[in-house]
Amino acid sequence: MVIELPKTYDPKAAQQRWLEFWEQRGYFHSDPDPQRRPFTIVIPPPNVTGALHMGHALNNTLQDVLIRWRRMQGYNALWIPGTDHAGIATQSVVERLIYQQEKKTRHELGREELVRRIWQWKDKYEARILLQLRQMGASCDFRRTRFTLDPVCARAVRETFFRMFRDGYIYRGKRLVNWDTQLQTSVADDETYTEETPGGFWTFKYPIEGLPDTFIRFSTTRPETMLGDTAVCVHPADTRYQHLIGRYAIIPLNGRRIPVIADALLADPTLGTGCVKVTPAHDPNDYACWQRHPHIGIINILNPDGTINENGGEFQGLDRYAAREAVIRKMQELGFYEGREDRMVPLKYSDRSKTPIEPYLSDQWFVRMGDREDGRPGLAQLAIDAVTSGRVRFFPDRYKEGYLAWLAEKRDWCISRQLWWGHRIPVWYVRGPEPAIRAAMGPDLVAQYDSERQEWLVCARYDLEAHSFGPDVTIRQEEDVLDTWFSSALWPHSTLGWPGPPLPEQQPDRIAPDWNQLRPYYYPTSVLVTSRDIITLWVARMVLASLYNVGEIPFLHVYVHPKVLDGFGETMSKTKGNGVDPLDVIDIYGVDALRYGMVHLATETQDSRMPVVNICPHCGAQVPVRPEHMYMRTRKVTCPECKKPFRPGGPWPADDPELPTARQGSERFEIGRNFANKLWNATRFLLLNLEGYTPAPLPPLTELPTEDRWILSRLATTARDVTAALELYRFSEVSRLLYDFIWSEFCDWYIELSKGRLKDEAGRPLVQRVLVGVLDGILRLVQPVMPFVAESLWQALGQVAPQRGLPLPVPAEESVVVAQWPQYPDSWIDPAIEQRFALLQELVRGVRELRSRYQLEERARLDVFVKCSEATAADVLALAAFLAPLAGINHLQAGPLVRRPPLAGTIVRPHFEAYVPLAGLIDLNVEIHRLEKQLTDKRKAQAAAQAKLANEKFVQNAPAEVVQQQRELLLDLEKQIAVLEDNLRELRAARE
RNA sequence: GGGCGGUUAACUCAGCGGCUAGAGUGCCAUCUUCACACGGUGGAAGUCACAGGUUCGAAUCCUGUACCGCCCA
Repeated sequence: MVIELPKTYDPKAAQQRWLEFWEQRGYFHSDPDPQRRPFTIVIPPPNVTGALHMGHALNNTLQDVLIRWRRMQGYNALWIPGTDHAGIATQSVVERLIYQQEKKTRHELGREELVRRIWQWKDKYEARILLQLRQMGASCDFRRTRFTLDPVCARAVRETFFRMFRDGYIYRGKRLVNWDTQLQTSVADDETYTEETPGGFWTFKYPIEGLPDTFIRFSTTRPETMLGDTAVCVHPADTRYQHLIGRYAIIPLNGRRIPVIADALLADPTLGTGCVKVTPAHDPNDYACWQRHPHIGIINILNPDGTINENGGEFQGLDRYAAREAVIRKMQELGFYEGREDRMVPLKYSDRSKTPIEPYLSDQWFVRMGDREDGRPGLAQLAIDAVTSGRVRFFPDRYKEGYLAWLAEKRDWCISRQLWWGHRIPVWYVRGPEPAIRAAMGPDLVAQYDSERQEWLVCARYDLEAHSFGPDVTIRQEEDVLDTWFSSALWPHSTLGWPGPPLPEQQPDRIAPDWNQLRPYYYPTSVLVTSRDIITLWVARMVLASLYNVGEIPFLHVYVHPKVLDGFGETMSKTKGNGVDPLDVIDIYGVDALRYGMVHLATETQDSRMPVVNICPHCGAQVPVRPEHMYMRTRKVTCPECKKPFRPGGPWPADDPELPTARQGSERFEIGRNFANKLWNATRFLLLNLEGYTPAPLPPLTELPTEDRWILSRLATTARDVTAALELYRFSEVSRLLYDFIWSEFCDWYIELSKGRLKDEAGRPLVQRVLVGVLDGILRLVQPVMPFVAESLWQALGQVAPQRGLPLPVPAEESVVVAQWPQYPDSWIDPAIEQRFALLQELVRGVRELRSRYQLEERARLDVFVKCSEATAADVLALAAFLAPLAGINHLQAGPLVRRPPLAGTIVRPHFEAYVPLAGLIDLNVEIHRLEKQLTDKRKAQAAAQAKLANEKFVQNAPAEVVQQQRELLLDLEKQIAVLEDNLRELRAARE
């Protein structure tokens, strides 16, 4: 049977066809099976904020490569997908949308309604993300999909909080937080950014109590904070202020007396006046100073909305910026104003609302990270030990340094967020008679008395109701929700149903995870694949949460992959308009190309650049993105090809009917597209030549022709190296190994050589078997990276050659997804054969070069004389019939006695010299020039080798084989030089 | 300020103590011959950022400098 494939691979058709095929057969589903070893990955859950971007494409492709590879190796591979509720990010996106559409704030909407709206948003984007994962070919077990806010995860969060509260790991305390006055929430450091902003630098003075006409001068960028000053601070060694330390200054605005203190960490005598005001409640450095000098006190002057509170006296109710002006005016009126200069101030902004952050003192909940004295483990130390002991390993190894350094600080983790979207903190503030509360306490309810506020803090495994404690008791639940990372920290075990038992699933196709059943089999998971910016925020917390909850590490390996940057080394973002959309890439280049591109750029370094092009919507030309196109700065670009205008890609708010918007791509995906097509066409060639294919065992190696032994050696080497690279997470190397073997060896040489053999009746069956067998191995090796093209070709090949394989043919598996990962006998790897074959390649390339150099007609057949050893001659002559078409050879002679014909083109290589008579065709000057250049190169190499060998220390110290290698090189070079000189003499003589 | 990474061909990157330093793209030339123009063949193209050091031998290891990027203060 002969089947003919189309001339070009169509990834879209493949995607449609095989996704369904795979899912129908349930290849991606995993249940515990004691017969097989597990291989487990939990996905870093993408935020439901928006669509997947290039970073996700990279992250998920790499996970899928590992999963598909291990599945083929016979592991029971489980990849758990899911999404993250991403507290503040999602809430602010939805809030902004509601405000745009309905001009309503969340306060107008109310908590319940806002949360309901966000759930709607989540449903939409979660579905979209899962669809995108499917389209990328991610072989997740979608029946085990989780969401960080679903009932299973919520129960895990509740249980963890309860236990930590009960065990004294969670406490409530005050802290200076980054306050977003618009969203009225604290935001984490990584949710802020700093920007140089035009501002002022004002200088004022405070009078000193008891010393008339003595003042202390200081400068500030935030004059309104004078209302909250509780001290003035100088350096202890600053001679200017020695006499003032211990005295009091008076704040003229409100008459408060504040001490002058000495603090070497806060005051810098070389800067400005050397004196600074101290506002502990509104500046992190001042806050730290207050902790060192608690007697100075701390005064909060802000309301949550950024207006001045009752501590601001007459300024109460003013917005912080209005208050700034008012304070300056009053100081001016009172005569304590000294001047102002314009200055660029580094100002912290909230990434969510884009408004300036205020440092703000508020009640927050914390997880205690430090060591304890009651015998219970310190959480940070648990996570440190897991890595230093080698139980959790990082790839590349260097990333553990940052992890350990961060944990070593053992800083308590602030887990409360003033949001409505998230896991509400399960603590109730309870007031009432103590016996009623004590009576309710038990294994599911613990209470602590807060004597300062005279109320009970009650944490329970179940929701409390107003009547839970009987009459006379009032209860109120904490308003705050938990940091998103708190639920993410549990992800590896919450997705598996911890702490059990199974909860009913709402969606019919979903499976309720049963912790008791899954834990012994899948936990700890095999590897976590992530990027370096969340090693501390997420990875470290998963480790400690798992050790605390489960008593075991969550994963054995952490593989950290690079980040994808644009062509200018900047991070991609929709706002900038320098991002490439994975769906566009799939559409333009195909899904295999996207995946290949991702694997290809996953090197060992930290970043990888991807130059972005706009694809002209009219003619498809690629127009590079330039910095001036970014941030919507350029509305219109004229295509250099078709001269029609278009709008460059980016964050355009709406379509423009006049001006179509370009999609964006990158040339870095062309390599994968071309590669998939090459593989497609190689298979296409095979299928056209399999008439009469019969499966049979391979004859013994020694009976095989050189080229067969060569390709088997290369195949075995490639399979071995690809496996080794995957084991070490060297993805880029995997892509390179596959590319080189398939394109440069199988296609360029083996297939070309096979063409002659296929026409030869006697040789045909064997070469068919080898071709099919090698292709079979190639498709297996390629499947993890490019599953769609691999499956397309696997199925096509299956129609013609259902029995195949090396060295013994066996029935092919029904899908390459579940085919066995290839492994070949080590005895196939044969450096001697590879060397012999390299020599033949050299010969062909040499003849081709001459042909090209003299611009000989393609069809012209050349006679070739090869002077070489007997053994080499045997190889050359054995393959002569098949080599001939590759180099366009007519007549070929080889052997030690071959003599150089006159006026020949010369090919000088190690182990042989070859001549092509070119009488009449040869341009003497060209050939002389060519040989002279070669001669120069050879002499240079000769001199280097001579110098090395003349160096006694080299001969003494270098390994024997290196010395020997140099000796052989030198001998060979001398021989080559002699030949070249000889030829040159002849050519020069002929010229004259 | 501390830490991590980068600097190799025009571009994107390999090479991690011993080849006459490689690949893909791009460029030049050539070929629409029966797998593939998303292709074949050949070619040009490099002071391996800079300065020291270790070593018989350095793109590779060490120290320092410069520039770029990220993380933490």
